[in-house]
Amino acid sequence: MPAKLKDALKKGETTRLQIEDAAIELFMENGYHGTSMRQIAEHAGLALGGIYNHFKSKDEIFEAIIVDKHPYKKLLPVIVDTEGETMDEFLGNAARVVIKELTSQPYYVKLMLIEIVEFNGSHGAALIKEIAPKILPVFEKLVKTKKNLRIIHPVLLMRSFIGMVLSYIITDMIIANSVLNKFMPKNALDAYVDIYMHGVIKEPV
Amino acid sequence: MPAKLKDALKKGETTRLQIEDAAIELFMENGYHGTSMRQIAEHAGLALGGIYNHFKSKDEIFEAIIVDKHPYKKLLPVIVDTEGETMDEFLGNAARVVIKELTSQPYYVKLMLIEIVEFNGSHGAALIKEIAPKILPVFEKLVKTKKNLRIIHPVLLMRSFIGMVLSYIITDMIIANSVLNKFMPKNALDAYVDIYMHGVIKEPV
DNA sequence: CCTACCGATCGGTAGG
DNA sequence: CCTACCGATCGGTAGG
Repeated sequence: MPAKLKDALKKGETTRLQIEDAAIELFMENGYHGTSMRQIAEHAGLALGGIYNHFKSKDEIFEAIIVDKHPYKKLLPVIVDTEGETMDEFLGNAARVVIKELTSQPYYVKLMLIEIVEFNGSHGAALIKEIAPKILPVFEKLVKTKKNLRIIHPVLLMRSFIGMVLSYIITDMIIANSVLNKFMPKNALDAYVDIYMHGVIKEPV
Repeated sequence: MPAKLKDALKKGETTRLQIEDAAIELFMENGYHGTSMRQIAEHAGLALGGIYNHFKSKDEIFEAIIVDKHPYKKLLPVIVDTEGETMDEFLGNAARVVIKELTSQPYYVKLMLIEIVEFNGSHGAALIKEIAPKILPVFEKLVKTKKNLRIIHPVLLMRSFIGMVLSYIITDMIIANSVLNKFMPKNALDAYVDIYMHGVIKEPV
């Protein structure tokens, strides 16, 4: 492959990623319908027409982001590598790692909420079909190897785990700029995980 | 007051509510920016210009809905009246009642998500300031009168309760139209509440 | 990849 | 409460 063509491909990829990143930033701020193609073009540093060399439509940008930027690729290895001698330690550490990651990079949770709010979850079904088979085994393994679990239904265990993470992040979004923030204890994350752990794990007797 | 004027006021109120209901339905389907004033007018059964006799702007419709339709007025009395001899029974029943109500009438949860997605929570702070003082006492009373609570921080207890309800409803929205729905046990609600209860309440010894 | 343009639709208003 | 209209902006495209 001649160097010229190679560079052109590279540049095309770079521009495509710049468009995606600009779109993420704007979608997070104003939602999907609240963001215009002209805004995306401006933030990505090119003219409106230039976007259409990389994406057929606005909707295609959103779909590409949903697929390309899904956090499970980043999170799954981290969860598997989570340390912890006992079951309690492992699950607790995994929960804290996931929450910290998604709190510091909340774009994907917001994109998921945009999906629900503005697309009625129309992309969601296909996404779950692709991702669930990769996450579910983690919880199936948990159920099999750990003896002190109160919840032994893998799908339910997965749902409750994801739900707990979402509930922390979403209530955090709601509270962040309100008076309640002052009254929230500093160790809210630990307390939150603690509630979940006691809910899922049998008390040592 | 003459009957004529009285009827006019009544009619004005009716139209206003028709506009609000039409807007809720459309906001739920397409979000705020995805809904046009013309769509709202059509669904409410009047001309575009007619809306502006009742609301100054599109934004004012959304604000009015957020305030007028808030479910805490409906939910708070129900929670207070919830039966249950033991602490466990009371909290469990309250959770089930709230979840069932919000699942059958999910418009407010969706409006809340629209708030987060499309307004960055700009109306949220004022709303919390108004509502928190009315909900928080319920949890403060719980902490004071019940001895077997593991979580004795009222704000945290409230956050975890609301978070648990939200997490059930949002994961339900996500799963509803996917393959996962088939693998979800029928008693998911009870199991969900059970996890929370064991997380919050001390085991009887 | 940009310039210049398309028809459609947007939120909102004047006047009656 | 409706009709008719405003300027602005929308997603997208043709042509180079």
